Amino acid sequence: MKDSLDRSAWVSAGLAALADKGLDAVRVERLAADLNVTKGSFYWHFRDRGDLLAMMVEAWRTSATTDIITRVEAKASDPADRLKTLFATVLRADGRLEMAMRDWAARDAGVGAVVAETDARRVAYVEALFASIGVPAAEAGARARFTYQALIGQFRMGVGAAEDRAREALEIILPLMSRP
Amino acid sequence: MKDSLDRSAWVSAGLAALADKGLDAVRVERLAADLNVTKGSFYWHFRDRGDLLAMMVEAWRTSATTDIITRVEAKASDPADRLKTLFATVLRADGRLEMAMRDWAARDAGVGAVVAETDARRVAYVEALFASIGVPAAEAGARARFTYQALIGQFRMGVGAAEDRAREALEIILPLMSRP
DNA sequence: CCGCGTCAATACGGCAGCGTATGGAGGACA
DNA sequence: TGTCCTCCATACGCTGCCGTATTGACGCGG
Repeated sequence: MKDSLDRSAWVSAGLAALADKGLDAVRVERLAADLNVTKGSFYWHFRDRGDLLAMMVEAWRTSATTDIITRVEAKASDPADRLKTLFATVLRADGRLEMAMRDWAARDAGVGAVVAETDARRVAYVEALFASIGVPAAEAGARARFTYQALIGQFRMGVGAAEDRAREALEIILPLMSRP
Repeated sequence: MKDSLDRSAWVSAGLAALADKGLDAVRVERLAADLNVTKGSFYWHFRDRGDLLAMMVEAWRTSATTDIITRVEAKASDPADRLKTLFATVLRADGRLEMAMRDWAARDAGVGAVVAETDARRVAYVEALFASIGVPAAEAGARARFTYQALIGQFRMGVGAAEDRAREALEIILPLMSRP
């Protein structure tokens, strides 16, 4: 008997499949094969596929709300450095899970609400950073939202090498968005 | 006997299902039901589902490459007005098909190549507009790409009412991105 | 040793969806 | 009328996937 799995192993496997191939690839029997067990194990841990999906959303919510902000805060202390770190981190991240969640959110109102809440927190954080570096109050929100949209949008872009996009965003766009 | 369908009716139905519910919803029997026929008709017109999918990509490529540019060009004549029209048009568009194509592109290299080509043309158009209004050559490309990313990204955003986002982008962001 | 709880394997039946084969309907033309 | 072509309906068999039921394996404690 191998080491036994717990629920979190299944949730991780589900999120990996989601990120890699989309929601349609999150299949009970496929995940079981990925984990080298059979679906008996799955049904011991979960009522049905919907149960797993709900737990996946919750797991994503927990990590997504605080992950990027915590990392940026840990790495830099003044707002300008934090903005730079935020850009650098997002622009070099693998956005597949992020975008798979958004694809899912577009089709499921419950998931949509979770993503909206996450977006609101992140945008508020960016806005506060912009305000801290002297961007006028009348513009900080708009710039934060536009910036956030661009950072999300670049995960689904078919032009430009990722490294080039990161460099130009740091050298050209961030200074532009930061103007007082 | 009802009026007979041709291939394009099937392709349109496929694109509608894709936009509305994602690639997984593009199903032969479901499309047949949507069109009030049975799958016998489908298999007269197409070899298999893959045949339909390929034609859908081609149809999207044809329309996506020229659609937005043609509309903007028809509606406005000077570059500043064209930029404004571009923003206004995209920000008020239903981006579901656009994003469904991107979701698909993320998982299929062939589709990814089509989307990349489309993106390149659109970004080049935006860049040319920026250059025409006096944005420095060293910055026009970066600004065009970032702007394009943000316009794409806003289709998958969970914050802000669409109309508010459009207004603030037109009044605050476009002027900022247009600075010489 | 036995009982219990945790965890997992397997068999089963049902459904969605696919592609193939076959026959039907309608229209145009000789 | 018969033939041909275009288009479509239906039946069929197969596969993937789901959830349920049943049994087995293992570890722990009394």
